[in-house]
Amino acid sequence: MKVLDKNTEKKILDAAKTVFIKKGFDGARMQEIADEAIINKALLHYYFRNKDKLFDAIFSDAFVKFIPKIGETMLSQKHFFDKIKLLVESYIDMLTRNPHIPIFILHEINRNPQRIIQILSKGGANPEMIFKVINTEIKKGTIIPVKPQHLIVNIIALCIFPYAGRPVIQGFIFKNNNKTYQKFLKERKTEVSNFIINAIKKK
Amino acid sequence: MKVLDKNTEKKILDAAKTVFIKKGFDGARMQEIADEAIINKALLHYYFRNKDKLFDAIFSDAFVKFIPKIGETMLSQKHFFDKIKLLVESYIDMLTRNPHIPIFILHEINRNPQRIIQILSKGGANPEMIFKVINTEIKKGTIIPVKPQHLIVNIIALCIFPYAGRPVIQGFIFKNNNKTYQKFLKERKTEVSNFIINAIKKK
DNA sequence: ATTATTTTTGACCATCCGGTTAAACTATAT
DNA sequence: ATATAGTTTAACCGGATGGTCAAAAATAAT
Repeated sequence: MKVLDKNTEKKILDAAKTVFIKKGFDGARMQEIADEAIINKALLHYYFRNKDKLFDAIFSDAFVKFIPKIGETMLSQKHFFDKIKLLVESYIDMLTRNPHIPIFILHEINRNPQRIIQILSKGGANPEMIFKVINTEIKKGTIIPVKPQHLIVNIIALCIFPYAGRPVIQGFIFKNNNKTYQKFLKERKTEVSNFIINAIKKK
Repeated sequence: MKVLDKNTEKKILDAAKTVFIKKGFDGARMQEIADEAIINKALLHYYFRNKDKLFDAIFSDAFVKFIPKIGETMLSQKHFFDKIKLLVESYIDMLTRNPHIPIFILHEINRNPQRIIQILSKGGANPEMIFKVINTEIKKGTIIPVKPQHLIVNIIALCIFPYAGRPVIQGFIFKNNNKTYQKFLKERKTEVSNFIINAIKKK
């Protein structure tokens, strides 16, 4: 009975997300996505003409999540250190909900760097405003002189890496203990912002 | 004339490294590796029985580079901050020479996390010694109290991320300007160690 | 020079995989 | 009730791909 069924398109997108994110574009099989969605393979091609089209739908959705909403947070009226805390916390929260997105995005972007140029051409980033905010704080004397570019990259690096590099870190540093690693990830919400604030705070 | 030829095995490994690191296991084609090595495809299977075997040779080599020799540096007799400077500098140097290794390793580890368990079982890591060194510095009062696990992950994250996330960072923050990005990467050798030392230094 | 061994090659094979097609099934409109 | 449009399926296709094989070419051993 159709009414009870989840919208087929949604079923396909969910299945495709699972498979693409786990296996990457090259490793994913249309048949596997069909199986995961419990539908006929031809139906995939009925809804999404081909593998590329289906992939694009998944990718662009994941990519939005991957780029933190750094602008909104930075332009608010809070104290600079609170902005950092907020940014780190909300970004790590998002990564906790979508832990496999980082490697997926990083790998696929690398496989096809052209894609990023397309994304940018559709009006993507405006880092200048953020640079400005950071430079203002330097002039105000809240923080020591740092190149804004490095600060931004550092913040994102510290948030993302434990998710992108999870198997390695968990293996080498945590003797593959899953629970300990979960605890570690939770700790980072405060640990990372403290680390950053310490690194740039003027005394 | 054979004497003039580079050892065939070496030719294959070089070609395989290029192709695997660029395309990943699933994206790489045995024919493409053969072409890159300018040999017949059957010869690949003569030297390395199958794709997996060939891949393993490449992977394990790349993996060694991916894990920084953090132990050696940390156990030397230098000042702790000099150890950090040295570690960061040598690791970033390595990454500059092998900029594509991070995404390759991160993606492939994720595709097959089982592999990391095998690696560990062959006697891989001993982080306890490093934890000890860091804890000693905390007791000595060189640095503020930090959990060693977080510090180690932070150091590696700050080094690796600009390479793993290059296309995104270069695109969004540097308007795809290659030269500016190169400059940025060079700056990080000092920028990252300063950032870390500031974050943990006791005043 | 002849034989044995190793290296290299072209041709080939079975399977996998993205994609198509025509027909069946379902729901809606008239 | 019947035509129309939308949805789903089984069967199929052609090209790509990992891998094999037997024979040729090169090298080493006698």
